[in-house]
This record gives sequence, structure tokens and C-alpha cells, in this order.
Amino acid sequence: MADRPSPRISSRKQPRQARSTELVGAILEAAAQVLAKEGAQRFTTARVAEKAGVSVGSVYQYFPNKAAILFRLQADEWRETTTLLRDILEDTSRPPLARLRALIHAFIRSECEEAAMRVALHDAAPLYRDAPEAQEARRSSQHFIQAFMAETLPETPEPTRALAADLIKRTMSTVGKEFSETPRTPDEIATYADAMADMFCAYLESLARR
Amino acid sequence: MADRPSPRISSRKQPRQARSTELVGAILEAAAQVLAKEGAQRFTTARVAEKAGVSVGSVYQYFPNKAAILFRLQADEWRETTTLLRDILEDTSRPPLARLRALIHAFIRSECEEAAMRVALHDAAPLYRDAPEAQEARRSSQHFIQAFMAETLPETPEPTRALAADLIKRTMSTVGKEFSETPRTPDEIATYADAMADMFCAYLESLARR
DNA sequence: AAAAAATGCGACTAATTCGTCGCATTCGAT
DNA sequence: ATCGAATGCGACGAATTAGTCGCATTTTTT
Repeated sequence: MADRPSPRISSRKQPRQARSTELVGAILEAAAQVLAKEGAQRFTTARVAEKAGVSVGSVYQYFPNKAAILFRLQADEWRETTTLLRDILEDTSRPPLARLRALIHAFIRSECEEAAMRVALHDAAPLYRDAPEAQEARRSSQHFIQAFMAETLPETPEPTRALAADLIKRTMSTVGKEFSETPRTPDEIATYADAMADMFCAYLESLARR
Repeated sequence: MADRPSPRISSRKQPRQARSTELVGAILEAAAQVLAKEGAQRFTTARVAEKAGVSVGSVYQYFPNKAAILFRLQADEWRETTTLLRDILEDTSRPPLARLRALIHAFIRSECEEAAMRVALHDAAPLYRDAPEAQEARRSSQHFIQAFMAETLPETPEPTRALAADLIKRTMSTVGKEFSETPRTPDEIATYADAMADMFCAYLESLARR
């Protein structure tokens, strides 16, 4: 839905001394724990402050509001997975579809780590997703898949290729997220990732054949 | 995440007179409107009651708590789409893959109707999704896709086939939901649905070829 | 028509939560 | 050592919200 006022989310101020940097770190770590253990509903600044061994006031020194903490956690996640995935896609020593398969495995594995926290973060999305920073972050995560598709399907005409890229990206992320909501064994993860990779490969091959 | 106590969600009492039946109807309609216009965050019993032209007390006559209203809306949606989709799949006069394609179109179109309300309902999912009724409802929606897969891929061995069914179902629902979160023209809807159908068909054909 | 049952009301309680403000403490440069 | 800036504190205000309870009104049954 959207919180009525789409709140500003950028940092209130930057930590300048060592202790404040640690403090911000403690807040973020505590925030992740509170999110994982208590869920989005019970994620409150008071609880985060308490878990971090810090006062509420201090939290508000470095985060303008609750949403900013959540967004920061989400942004950190996004950064991590983005680099993880880009590294895999850019390893040109392997054939494209093998890279795609590896990418899917890596992504789903990573989604299944700290699943509780990620699910709660996703539940809390309404609090931060409409902020301009979040929208920008989402847009910027599109490009490297487009590039991969251009390499893999050089013959495919443009509207089709972009559509396929969007579909694959969206499928991977949304299905991966939902799949990870229930606890999974490494075996299950690998099996599911393979199925998804099979589907994408079949799709891409069918596009190449056209 | 999950509300700490997974609350009971079944009806508090059944309306027995005509006026109370109407009242429940008014509440549900108002609830849908509040959800669409105000979002999950601002969905409160007071607002629903006001919009319905009814008092809070009356709301609590027929719904044990807020979550029950949301669950009822969700359950109604599920019922509608389930019958819609089953009717398409069971029309055995058309070849399987054509039915699948029609199914996807119908599903995505329906997701795009009243999108605001559906998105908000999804945002509010943490409030009702852990209730036993909700889990049961999810389980029961699996069977008719499994049946379709059995018909389409009679040769495919079992773990693979069930996996494919799960993947397709999950992809359709999660991707469809996310896709519908931004407003779409009928053209966009048709194009995206076709792409998704292409992907599924390529996948199923590749499985059949094995 | 009288009694009983169902329905409807809305002020109120209890709890929770976000974010602020004035003051105390610590740090780092001079 | 000193002084200004940075940091940290936590009680508190203001707002919101879920759900209840006793009573009024309407419908159904006897």
C-alpha cells in the first residue's frame, strides 16, 4: 500500500567518531536480530535500541525514522546479492547458460540464509518501498541482466528480449523469495534451483530457435 | 513475519436476519474500499465501520478481530480465482498448452483488476497468513494444477512432474502479483502473459522430450 | 401483545508506538 | 588542561488502535 507520507529515508547524519560508527553497526545488527526473532510487526525502535544496548535517542541521531533502519538493511542486502550475482554472470570463461544456472543456485541459496530476517524485511516493505531511494535502488538492479541477455540472445529482436529479461529476473526474485519462506534443506534448494534453471534454459533456447 | 498469537479467524457468529446479512456485506465492501484507498497500514476497524455506516461494535459481532475481516476478503478472492481457473483447465475440448496459456491470461488479467486492493491485502498478509484456515486454503489450491500436469506429462516421472507443477504455480502467482503492482494496459497484460506462457510451454515441451 | 432473541450502538479502556527535547557525558584539537 | 563539538541518554508527549461492555432498538416467536 504505502504509508501516507512517503518519508525521507536518507541518513540523518554521518557518524564521525569511532564510537558512533560502532553504534550504528550495533543498531543495524540489533535491527536484523529483532526483525528475525520478533517479526516485522514487533519491530520497534525501542526494541532495537534495547537489543543494541543503546538508547532510542541515539538511534534517532543516525536514522531519521524507523523506515530508514529497515531500508538500510534492505539496501545492504541488495548490494550484497548484486555483487554476488554480477560476479557470476561476468565470468566469461563459462558458457552463458551454465552461468545462468550458477546464478540461480547462488541466488536461492543466499535467499535461504537468514530467511527469517529476509521474510520480515519483506513484510515491512510497505514502510520503505515508496521512498525514492528504494525505487532508484530497484531500477539500478536491472542492467546487468539485460546485458547478459544481449550476449546470450544476440539475434532476438528487442521488445522480446527485454521482456524475457524482465520475466526471468522477476521470476527468480519473487519465486526465490517465496520458496525460501519455508525452511529448506540444501538438497531441496539445489533441486528447486535446477528446476528453475531448466525452465529458463528451455525458454531461452526456444527464443534462440525462432 | 507472523503476529505472535496466531489468532482465530473463524466467524464469531452467523448473521441470521436479513439486516445482519446486509450488514456483513456492507462491512466487507467497506473493508475492500478502505484497503484500496488507504492501504494496509491505515486499515482499521474504525475506518471500516465508518465507511460501512455502521458502528465498531457491530463489526465485532460478526468478526472476532481485524484479521478475520482481511482473511475473509482473501478467502473470497481465492474462491473466485480458483473456480475461474479450474473452469479453464477442465475445458478438455482444447489442447493442454492452449488451456495453460488461457489460464495465465485469465489469471493475470484478474490480478490486475482491483490491483490496489489486492496489493494492500497482500501487504496485510502477516496478519492472517499463519492462521490454520489460511494454511489449509493454500494447500487445497494445489490439486487441480497437479492433475493438469499429470494429463500433460504422462511420461514424466513423479518427483520431476510435481516439482514442475509447483514451479509453474508459484511463478504464475508470485510473478503475476508483482507484475500487477504497477498499473498495466490490456496490451501490456497480454504481452506479459504470452511471454510467461511461452516460458512454461518451452519448459513443458523440454520435459516431454526427455 | 408480550416476551425473548437478535442486532446495533459508540464511548471508553488499555496498550502500544513513534519520535523529541533538554541535559549529561565523552572526544579531539589546540 | 581546556573548550567546543559530537555523542549519548531516557523520560515524556501526542497519537493511534484493537477490542469491550452495558444499554437501546428492532425483529421474531409465543
